[in-house]
Amino acid sequence: MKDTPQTIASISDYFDNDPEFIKALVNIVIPEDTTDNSSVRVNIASKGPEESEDRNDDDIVPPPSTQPPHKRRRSSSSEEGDRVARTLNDSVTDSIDHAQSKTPYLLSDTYGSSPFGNFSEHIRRKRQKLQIQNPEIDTHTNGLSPQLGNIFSGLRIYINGWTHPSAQELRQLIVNHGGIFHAYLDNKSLVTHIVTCSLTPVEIQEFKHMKMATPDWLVKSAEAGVLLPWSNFKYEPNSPLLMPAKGPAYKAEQHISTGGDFVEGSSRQSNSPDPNITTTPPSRQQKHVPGPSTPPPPADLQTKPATTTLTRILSSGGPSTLKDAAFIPEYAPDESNAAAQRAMADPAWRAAHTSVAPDFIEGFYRNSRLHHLSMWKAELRNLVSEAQELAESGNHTVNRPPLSVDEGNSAVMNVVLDNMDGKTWTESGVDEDVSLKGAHLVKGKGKEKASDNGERVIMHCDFDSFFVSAGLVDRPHLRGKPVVVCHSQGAQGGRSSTSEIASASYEARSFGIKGGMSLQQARALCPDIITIPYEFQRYKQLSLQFYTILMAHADDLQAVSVDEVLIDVTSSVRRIKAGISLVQDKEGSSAAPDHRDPAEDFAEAIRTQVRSATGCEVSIGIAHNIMLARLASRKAKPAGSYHLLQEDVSSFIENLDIDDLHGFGYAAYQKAQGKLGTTSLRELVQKSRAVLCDALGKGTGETLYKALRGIDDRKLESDKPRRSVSCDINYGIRFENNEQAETFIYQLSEEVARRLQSISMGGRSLTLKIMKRDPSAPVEAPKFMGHGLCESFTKQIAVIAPRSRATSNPKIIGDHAWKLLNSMNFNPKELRGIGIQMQKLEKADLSSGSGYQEQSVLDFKPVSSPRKERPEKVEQAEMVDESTGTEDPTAPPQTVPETTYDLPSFSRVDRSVFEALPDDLRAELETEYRSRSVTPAVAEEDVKGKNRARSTSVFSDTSPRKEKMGVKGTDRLNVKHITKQLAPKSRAGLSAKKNTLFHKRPAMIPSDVGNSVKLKVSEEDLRKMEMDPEVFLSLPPDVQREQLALARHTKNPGKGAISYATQRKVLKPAKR
DNA sequence: ATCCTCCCCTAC
DNA sequence: TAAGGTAGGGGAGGAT
Ligand SMILES: Nc1ccn([C@H]2C[C@H](O)[C@@H](COP(=O)(O)OP(=O)(O)OP(=O)(O)O)O2)c(=O)n1
Ligand SMILES: [Mg+2]
Repeated sequence: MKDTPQTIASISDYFDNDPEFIKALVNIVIPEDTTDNSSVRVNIASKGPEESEDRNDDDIVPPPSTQPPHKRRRSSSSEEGDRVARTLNDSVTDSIDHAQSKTPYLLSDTYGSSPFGNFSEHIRRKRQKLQIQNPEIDTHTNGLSPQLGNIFSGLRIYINGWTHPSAQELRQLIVNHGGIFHAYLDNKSLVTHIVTCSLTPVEIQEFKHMKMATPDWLVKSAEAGVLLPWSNFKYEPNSPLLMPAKGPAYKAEQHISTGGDFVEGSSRQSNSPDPNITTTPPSRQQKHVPGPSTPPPPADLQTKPATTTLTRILSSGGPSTLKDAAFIPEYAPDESNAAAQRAMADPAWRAAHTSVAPDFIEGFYRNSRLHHLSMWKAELRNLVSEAQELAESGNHTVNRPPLSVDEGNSAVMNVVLDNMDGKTWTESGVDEDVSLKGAHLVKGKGKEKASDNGERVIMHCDFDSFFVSAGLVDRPHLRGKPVVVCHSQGAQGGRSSTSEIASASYEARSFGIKGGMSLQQARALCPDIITIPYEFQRYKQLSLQFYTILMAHADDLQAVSVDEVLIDVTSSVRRIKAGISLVQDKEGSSAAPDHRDPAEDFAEAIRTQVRSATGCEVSIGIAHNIMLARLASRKAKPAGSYHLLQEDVSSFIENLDIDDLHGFGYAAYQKAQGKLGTTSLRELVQKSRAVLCDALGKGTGETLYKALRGIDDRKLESDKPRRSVSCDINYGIRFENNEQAETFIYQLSEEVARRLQSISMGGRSLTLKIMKRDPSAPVEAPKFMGHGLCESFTKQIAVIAPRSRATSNPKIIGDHAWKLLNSMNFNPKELRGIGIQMQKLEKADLSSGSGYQEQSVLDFKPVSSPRKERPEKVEQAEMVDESTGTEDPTAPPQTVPETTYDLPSFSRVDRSVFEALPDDLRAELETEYRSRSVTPAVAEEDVKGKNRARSTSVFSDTSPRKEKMGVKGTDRLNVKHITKQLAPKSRAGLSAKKNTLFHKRPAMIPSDVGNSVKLKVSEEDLRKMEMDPEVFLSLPPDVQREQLALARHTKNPGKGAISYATQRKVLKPAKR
């Protein structure tokens, strides 16, 4: 481990190598203090809406130019194609058939420019609707008058943007009447007409020499049974250009959906269903602001530059600007990757590098950035949730008391946490006082606290070009240069590399390079671009340090991603403010001129702290709600902080487009353009709530309506229960026969099972997601080993497990998944993506005894399965179970009696801390441990089963854990309980107090991040905490001063130091 | 009305 | 040569 890139996925590796790493201590600190502070917020799971994530890049506003250019969104470029999706669903029932539904939509994938997101157009219609409608169409049109059929013969039509009859519907119409539907406008010369409801000025320019008509032309012609002159339905740009550019830069892709038929029952598919397809226009780009342009060819300049979309590019000839260059597709969507064709021609290569390879899944996940991102997010959520509960429990419970105050000591107990990845860190909960109040309330979702009185202060903290920044920590000589992170290094791939860029430095962005772009595109923009490899381990490590710092300062915290966090610092800011005024009063220095913004000062202090701990820049957006904080962080980037004040909200929002709002992407942009005629927030504000809801849907319309006015009532969400677990691989899937597909399905099922087991859950419903090469797409996609343009299908089935219980049994999952795939009758050579999702999760049950696993079995006839033997199939009804792998009792199911709580294994508990606990509490725990050991668990540590949890956690976490531990559930540690029980006391015991400031949030301190270190972790962790002073010393003098000043302001030590609990630590390690 | 199912969409 | 994963909000329409 150690550094090498480790896979999150391979836990097994981890264990094999360093089991020890896994552990970490958690320190729960409880400060005492009293005070007021407020509340604590508890959140419970709520369900509220929300969540969210954030968007990425770009910043919106432009700061001045001094900096590097801003980013802009990616433009699209183009490159490839997409997929059509069709879903089939099975309903519950058991076996066999089900209905499937399909949906057709097609998406294009582009991988190139696409940014991170997806692209696709959206036209969504519900599948049912489609089913109904399409059939009607077919029937009427085709059916009734089959002959009609060819009225569109000879026409090659491209559907641009959002249209009223959806693109899928139009596609169906076109196809049914003999026309050719073009998903892409990659070759303008091939398209005879463009059908659209709205065009941006740029598009109007681009298409001005083409025949542009409205959807009515097709609809009316179909109804009439004859091709009406398109000129009677000529598209007239009605509203003037409201919109500037078109869109954001989503990739160029579009989706199309087809609708149509769906198959029912088992699918029919084999014949090709008809797809309908719709496409979306590619292009969008973002606008962005102006930013100053930057040096090189600035990528963008104007606010809304023209959009170049793929279409534009293509249509126009060459790119005239660099920017345009960025949009240039590397290859047409329908082009095939020559290198891939060559590689695939070699049987040996295929056997070693595609989905057929035995270790393909592991290798893929080990190197997939998106997989890591997803896993990290899940782990961070768990971590935050645990820390929060811990803190809260501490608070609540007790109520008060006393104690102390004064100094803060802390430390109390340490619980070991383990981490999956081997890193460890500690968490220290701090708490504070009074919190309680919050406590009682508890209930709810928590955190309502601050809201009561007054406005909240929300900060959105995000690392600047995270992967690049992390990589530059050890490559200082590359700072200031155009650098990107991608798999292809050096001269690999030459100028034709399709390797995707995960993150680009701001210098690289000045060339128009953006995340999601292929390396070859980037090289076209900047031949001297420097590439650096992924360092997943480091990202995780830096993230933990980042989270640890933020946890120490926040009243509440929501994990957004590995490099992004939302924190509520209302009480901290309030304290700072109060502290400052207090000091001033005393000193009479009221004169203090500076009306500094406490929130911004606080943000800068946090930035400084993160910088010193990680060596990377974090930007912070501050506002009174989540949405605005996100917008503010965009303006803050790079390396800055920005407080968006209420009075500036209106003018700030006015200059943005709809897709600048978090949660509003390509589809929303297209709908706004098509239905509302504009994407400008300045114009959308004028729209009534009803109009917005009509165009975007009730909830979304409402959200937008409020967002336009700067309103966002969402609370930070720090713990929501998981509702599904899935594994998807849509890369490198290339089978030659059913046996290979079956083998893969079972391997993927094992992965899903591991993930379920790692969280002690089982699922009662399974959905198989399949991507199949679109008939019009080349066998080898434009992107090397990519899925290319595909049709996608989903089919769901109720899982039949032994006791009709939720299952995490790999065999049962595999049997069901294989059964579903089999029912689709696809040619295995056409498969390009496979995904298995488990829903209706339930805590795994232990069912009785031990071991057992449920075995499953369905009867369908599987093809022979290569893999292990599969159980025979029994009937469906209930299956019997038996142990699965005989050989490896692998994962025993986790089982944890539900009645018990989860506690860390006793061996992981820091003894000294334990001893320090109040007698009563200690006795209680001892009793609990004693009873548990007797019963179920085996000794905690003994077992070793190594289960594997492949992709499980990276961060520590609780869950899975343990592999080492015996499998038993015992070891899972659930910090919560511990906390709850221990915390209260601990506080009393130890405590310190510090201030309280923030209560809750325990801070997690990564202890040696590095890695290795194993056991000692605990000691080291402790040591580390004490070493904080060193950190302080390492800070630049001015920073030291700043921190001291803040600490001083806040108050004196005795009481609380106020806010910077963490800082305090930093500053005064010994605090005392 | 309310909940459930089956998607799409978004984000990192 | 590259590693295009995933979970959850929300909408539409059917079931209850
Ligand atoms: N589609 C995506 C989106 C993100 N990431 C990774 C790389 C990024 O470095 C990291 C964080 O995503 P951000 O959107 O925050 O992007 P950056 O941190 O790189 O840039 P910024 O400065 O705009 O935050 O996640 C990725 O690999 N693929
Ligand atoms: Mg970032």
